[in-house]
Amino acid sequence: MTQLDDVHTSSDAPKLGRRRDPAKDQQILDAAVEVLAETGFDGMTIDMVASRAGAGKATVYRRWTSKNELVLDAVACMKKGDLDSLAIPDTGTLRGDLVAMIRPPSIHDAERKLKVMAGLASMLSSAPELADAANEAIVEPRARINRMLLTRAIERGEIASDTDIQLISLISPSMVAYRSLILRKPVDREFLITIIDGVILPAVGLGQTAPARP
Amino acid sequence: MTQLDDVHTSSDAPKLGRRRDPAKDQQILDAAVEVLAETGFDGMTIDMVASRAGAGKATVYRRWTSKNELVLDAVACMKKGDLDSLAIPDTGTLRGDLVAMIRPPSIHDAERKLKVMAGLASMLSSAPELADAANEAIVEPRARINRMLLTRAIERGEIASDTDIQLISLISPSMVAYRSLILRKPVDREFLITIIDGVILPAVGLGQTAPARP
DNA sequence: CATATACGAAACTCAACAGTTCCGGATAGC
DNA sequence: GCTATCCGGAACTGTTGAGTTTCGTATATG
Repeated sequence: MTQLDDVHTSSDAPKLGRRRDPAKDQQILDAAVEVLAETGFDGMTIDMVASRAGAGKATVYRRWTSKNELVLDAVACMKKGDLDSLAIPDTGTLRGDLVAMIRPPSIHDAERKLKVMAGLASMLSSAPELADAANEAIVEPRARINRMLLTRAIERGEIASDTDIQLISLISPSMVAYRSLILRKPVDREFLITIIDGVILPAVGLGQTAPARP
Repeated sequence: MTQLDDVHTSSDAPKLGRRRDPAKDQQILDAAVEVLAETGFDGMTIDMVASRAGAGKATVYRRWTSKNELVLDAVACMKKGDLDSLAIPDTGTLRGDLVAMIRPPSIHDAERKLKVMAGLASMLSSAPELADAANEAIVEPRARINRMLLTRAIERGEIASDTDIQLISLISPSMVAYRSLILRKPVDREFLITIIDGVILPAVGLGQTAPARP
């Protein structure tokens, strides 16, 4: 947590007038994420964020000590409103689960996160805190779901118990990120299905059995 | 080509004195690539590049009109000194070829290119010229080799002729880039072998036959 | 040796941006 | 209504870096 409590603590406040609007915090963080995705860390200015949030620059600095702290909180805040809210499907087969994870909100969410990641890429090596926050908010949630689906497939005896879950769970994040960030091609349903059937399932030994399309 | 010819063309030159040193061009471009890999596009200053090349800022601007043009040429120049010089192995099997491509100069080259790519990532969406140059110099050479190895494997009947070469050739670049740029873990020989045996070979139908190690 | 040119270094201009301060207006508690 | 506090806006400071100019020096050509 990097937010300011301002100068006063609750103990010494005498009479009190207008209180700080907590909703504004979230508007500013959301605006920061937007700008971060559009322009990257270096292109982002506090004025952009403030005006997009309908706030003044001073209001931003009343709540965060620096641009770095704001970005850190903004990235961490992407963790919420996450895939956690979307229930993870259980269709009975690994392929069914993987395909069921392809949904418009999920895809859109992933694309925006990748844009933010691209905007932070050059800083990751020099700012470990930021790198950790980005990993926790952007990378890890998706990988965790994949690991869960694979573990479940092992438990139901669908795939071998010595499957390299760490490796397999990174196939789709890697190929999606590469296609989006570096090749700058759209990540659509067709591409994701191609990865599932052409790479992931063969890698876990489910390749030869061409599955029926749902 | 974005370099300057300076003001004069060869036709109107009268007497001529000291001539511009062509070797300096390359020193500046090399320095630019170094700084780009270390600090990214936004962190890179012309003074850094100049002093690392043992040159003055004015010398840089005598040869390139702007920072953008310099970076564009520096990225394009990475294409040379490339894998092209390394002969592409032909070991008789796809796995042998893929493993033979894992070599210190190749790995080191790839890591530096990925650092440059990370430093450019935030610009790619807003600077199409730069994105194209980066693709041509960093992404495409590696993918081209993979496509060649796969095509050869089809020709010798080792893998199916309807193999999705485009998709398979992107597996290792994607997973290497993700591991290096986003996870920031080392890309060592062990990891590359794991990708080959755990993902690529299964995807082309060579999974079950555990190959003898050379 | 004379001239034209390139060189590195340093001083310069100019614009953008991080961060601060001040202001008049709004609003919650008393 | 009084007061403490927050608000958005705008003016301000200080720094950084792109791009330019100047200058004393080095070196090819003739």
